[in-house]
Amino acid sequence: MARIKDVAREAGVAASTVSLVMNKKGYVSEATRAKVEAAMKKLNYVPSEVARNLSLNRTNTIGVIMPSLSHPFFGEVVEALEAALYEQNYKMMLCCTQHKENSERTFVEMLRRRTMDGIIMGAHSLDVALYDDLKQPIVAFDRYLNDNIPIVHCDHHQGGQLAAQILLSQGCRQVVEIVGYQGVSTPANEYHWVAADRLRRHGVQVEMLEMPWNAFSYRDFMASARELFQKYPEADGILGADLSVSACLNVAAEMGRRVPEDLKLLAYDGTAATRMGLQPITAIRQPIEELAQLAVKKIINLVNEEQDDSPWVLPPSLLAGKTC
Amino acid sequence: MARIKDVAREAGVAASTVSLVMNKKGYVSEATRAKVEAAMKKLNYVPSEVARNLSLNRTNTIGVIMPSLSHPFFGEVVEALEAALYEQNYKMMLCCTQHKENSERTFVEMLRRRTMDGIIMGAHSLDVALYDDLKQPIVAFDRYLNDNIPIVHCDHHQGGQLAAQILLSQGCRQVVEIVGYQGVSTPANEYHWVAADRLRRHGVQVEMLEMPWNAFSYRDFMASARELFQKYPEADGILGADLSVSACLNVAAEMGRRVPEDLKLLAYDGTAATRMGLQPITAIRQPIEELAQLAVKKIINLVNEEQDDSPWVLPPSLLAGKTC
DNA sequence: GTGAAAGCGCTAACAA
DNA sequence: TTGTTAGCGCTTTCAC
Repeated sequence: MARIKDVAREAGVAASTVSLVMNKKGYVSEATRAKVEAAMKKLNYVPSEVARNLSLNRTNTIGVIMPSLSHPFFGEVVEALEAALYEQNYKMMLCCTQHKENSERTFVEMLRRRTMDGIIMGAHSLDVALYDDLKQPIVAFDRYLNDNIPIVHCDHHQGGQLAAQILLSQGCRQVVEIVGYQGVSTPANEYHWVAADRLRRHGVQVEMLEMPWNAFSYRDFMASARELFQKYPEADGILGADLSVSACLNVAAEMGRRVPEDLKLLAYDGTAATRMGLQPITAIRQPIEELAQLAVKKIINLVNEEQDDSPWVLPPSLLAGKTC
Repeated sequence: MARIKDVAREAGVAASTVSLVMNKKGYVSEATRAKVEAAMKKLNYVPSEVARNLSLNRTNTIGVIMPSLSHPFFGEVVEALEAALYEQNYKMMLCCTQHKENSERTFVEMLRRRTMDGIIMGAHSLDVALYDDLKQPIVAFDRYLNDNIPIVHCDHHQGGQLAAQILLSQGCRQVVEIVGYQGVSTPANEYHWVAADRLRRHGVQVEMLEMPWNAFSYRDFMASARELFQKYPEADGILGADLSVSACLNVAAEMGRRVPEDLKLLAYDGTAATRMGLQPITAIRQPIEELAQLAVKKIINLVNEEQDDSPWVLPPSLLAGKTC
């Protein structure tokens, strides 16, 4: 495999000149440029990225930590992150923590080893202390890690307001909110509190149904949905994450409940999962692509130590459907 | 940031000794080991992976190319690949080609630049010539690239036999198979030909319904399902990829067709998408996790130039459901 | 415009 | 056991 030296020798110039040509830097005469390019072609030269990285102290790689990929929300997020990174000439290194003991720690360790220029952290950390004395750039994706790590996120307060407003305008009187396991707190939970508060102010009865710990399979969502209908048969409105609500839609059909006539279903997130059925689910949509682009922009600015006073928050929107 | 030299000076030894300690290689006396470890701790030393990579000419990184992540099949595959790589102390660099012009070329270029030790290629290549004179290790994931690139895949021949057998045993007389766009060929298509052949031998009428080019949204699947019921109202059996069949199940409900009484639905792949409804879809399941583990084992063996005569093919299995 | 030389931070052969 | 030395392959400063 040809190295820069070989190219230099072949072209009859110094290695540094080859470097200049490759990187289109400084001034190089047309004649030498041509010679160098010919030599590169002849030797089928491909520069070593690793050597370059060592020299520049930069890898152009960003690490992404997410719980899983099989959950549609994270799948869509990671896909969007990869696209945004590619756009900026960055590579993505991926770590999924959900089923892997210690993987988060290992991954952060790689960051310290300068394998990556920075990370975008979107998993619920099992060990927040990991991030405490970390010098490298981090951007959190809808997660609170500590006071020094900035968060890119959707405006969940507004999301909650919007949700309440919709359910109110649909005339709901008893709403059940399906919330994740409350042992871990995530910023996204806020929409639940905001919506509940606003609904209650308007005289709506609000109940919270908590999912068990580590329940992420559709089977679990179905179980919770059944529990919901059993515990709150009078409910006329349901608010929860996409898959929770999708399960409710299925169970409602099973029980002969008419949606949206007698029961309003409102999903939060608005991934493709809300589109996968005869009856698209009305949803508060997190702007996944835009959030991903923002996170990428932020992490790259952090890596480059560039000033960036633009906001870290993006508004949700309403995704039309037939369940509200 | 402390370097190996600093640690060496602090511990009063040579850099090479520090290296030996870090990598647990060769013989180092307990006393010096302790001194070195103390120095590392004191200086908060973290070795540079990049320098190590340059020295070893190895990155312990494998690139993965897939069309997308939002499609459940690929999401599950990539998640499993990442887990298997992690298990072997490898990192995963990801590239999604679906919506990105030229990204495949760029990614392969990174392989040539030795950013990664090898790649697992699971996207349908837009430019097979890219792989022709590539020296680096590649394993294809259910894709044919060229005669030199080995393929990890599910036994689709057996999958087709199994599918036919099930539909026959259910007494189907007119089966429609929903096939992907035929302008690009993928190994997975084989199950369609095999199943069709076997069904026809048994006197079953078989029709092929082709999806349009680049149709991957659920909306597209619904459209094809509607087309199917309109074109072949007499069909009593349907075979196709998970999402195609899921759409058929929805449309069947809409049209009042009884499944499985009057219409048998059989999905191929068996991702979580077949579980997301009241009526789980009977499926021929590709062993995604095992395939991922196999692909990882194969690529690592290739990287290490280790002999490996184990098979590249894994059998499908039957995933029980309520549509057949 | 171009080349010589030092440096990025680590590993490994060989000598001591 | 441990240290010396020479790489790994590129970038960059600074003479010329």
